[in-house]
Amino acid sequence: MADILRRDSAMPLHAQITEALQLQIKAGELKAGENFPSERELAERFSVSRMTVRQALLRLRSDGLIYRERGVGTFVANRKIDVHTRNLSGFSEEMISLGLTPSSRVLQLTRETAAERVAQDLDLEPDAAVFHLERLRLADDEPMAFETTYLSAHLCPQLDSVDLTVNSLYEILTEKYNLQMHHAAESLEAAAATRFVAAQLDIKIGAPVLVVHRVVYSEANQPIESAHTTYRADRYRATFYLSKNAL
Amino acid sequence: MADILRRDSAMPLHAQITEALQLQIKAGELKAGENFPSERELAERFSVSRMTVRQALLRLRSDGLIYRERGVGTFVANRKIDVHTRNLSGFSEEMISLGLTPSSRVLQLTRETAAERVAQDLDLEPDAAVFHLERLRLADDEPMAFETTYLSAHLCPQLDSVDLTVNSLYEILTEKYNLQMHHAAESLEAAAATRFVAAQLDIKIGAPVLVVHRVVYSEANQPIESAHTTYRADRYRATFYLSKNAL
DNA sequence: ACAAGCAAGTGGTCTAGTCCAGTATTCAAG
DNA sequence: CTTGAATACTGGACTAGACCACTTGCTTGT
Repeated sequence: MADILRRDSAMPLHAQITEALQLQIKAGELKAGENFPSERELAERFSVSRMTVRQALLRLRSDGLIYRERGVGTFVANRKIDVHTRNLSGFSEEMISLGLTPSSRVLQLTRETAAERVAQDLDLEPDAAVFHLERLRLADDEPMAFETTYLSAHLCPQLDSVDLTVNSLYEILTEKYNLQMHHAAESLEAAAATRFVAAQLDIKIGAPVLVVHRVVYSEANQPIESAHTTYRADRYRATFYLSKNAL
Repeated sequence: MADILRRDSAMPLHAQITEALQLQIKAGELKAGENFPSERELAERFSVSRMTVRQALLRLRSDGLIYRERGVGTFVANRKIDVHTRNLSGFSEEMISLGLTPSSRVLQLTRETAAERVAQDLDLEPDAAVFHLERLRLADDEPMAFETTYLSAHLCPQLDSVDLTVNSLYEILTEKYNLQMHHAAESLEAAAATRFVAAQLDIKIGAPVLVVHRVVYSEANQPIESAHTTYRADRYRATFYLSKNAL
């Protein structure tokens, strides 16, 4: 066990400890049976104060990797669940993590004034300029979803000059416009495919589809994106991980 | 502002501070504009150490009520989202929070041996005993969902003698069997109503429905419940709050 | 008028302890 | 053999400080 923490690193000690323990758990060095060291033992082993290892352990707990019992100890949780959608990824990232190859067909990318619903989602004046992006999302070259996205034009100028077939929209927003996704509100409902959507997704009119409406926010709670995605019900299932009250 | 913390209370100080600040935010005493006190100021005001108010503030942040910027300060987030499904509530709690009156019609409650899928979900031997519960869930006396629930029989003996039309299943599990829900994995998909479900929900065959499969776990990651809920698409929408990396 | 630099304030990190409330184990008394 | 008390652990809560990186706004010298 390499106990060496880099005290001069940009990464804080508690994050380094979190990472080290994560690795050991994933490598099976710390298994579901009890061999997990106590807070005091870890503090000594890493030569840090107990509060610091505590911070790391609380993080691991809220990530669902361990659980703790007062008076007893800390244990590795034997999760089977994919820690998946809870990480707020976009379509591309999600498909990749499922082992599929994502691609997009851009059907429309125009600059227009925001409709009422969009202005409300993005917290804009009623007639503010937005980009209106319509894409057919494919996985392994099969149509998977039809997506309509609205983005505030003043947050990402010249978005229309970017090749969205290759790059993930979220990558572009992060790297080019320094817009960091922080949290999102999603609502999901079942619906019957309209004629237009059915044609796009190559399914029958009236076939069930999963409609996801998502608004993505920055840390300062500024709305970045409002998206409306219609998935083929036979190819897509949304999965979530819910937790009660982890600190 | 009542700064009085009960130091002899069972509730820890940081939780009391969290609660106090929550109330002030909801009451509008702390608004989205900047008047939020700094950590040091709060520490002095509550007569606690800075680490203690910090714990409260981190909790408020991970709940999405505030956001923080290093070198700048702490701000009230102007959420519009219902802090809702992220709290892992059951059908009853969810309906109540939507202002509807939940009720149930128990269609079946039997003790049987676990099918393969159920045994897998609940981490049981193939032929272990389970309770099989089928309920029609109503909101304001209108059919909303059809739910099939499986529970491991050895975790909640004599479940068949409980009146499930009145009490929430989760309340019973918590109070009677000391089973604390801690986290859950959910998957959602759209489907077309089968004849049986259509009859139960009073909709047409083939109408879109939202099918939610949920496995609920205790803190020690022991599976407690496996549920399969079919919602009327025209009356129900699932909402989620996703966050990236709040500590 | 402007830019550079300084100081004050903020959240983030960390320390080295203390005390408490649970939980196991051990061991002795009944 | 059982019960009960002591003990030695665990995680949870809390303190009173420290230093750092970062932002902002004020001041001062050109």
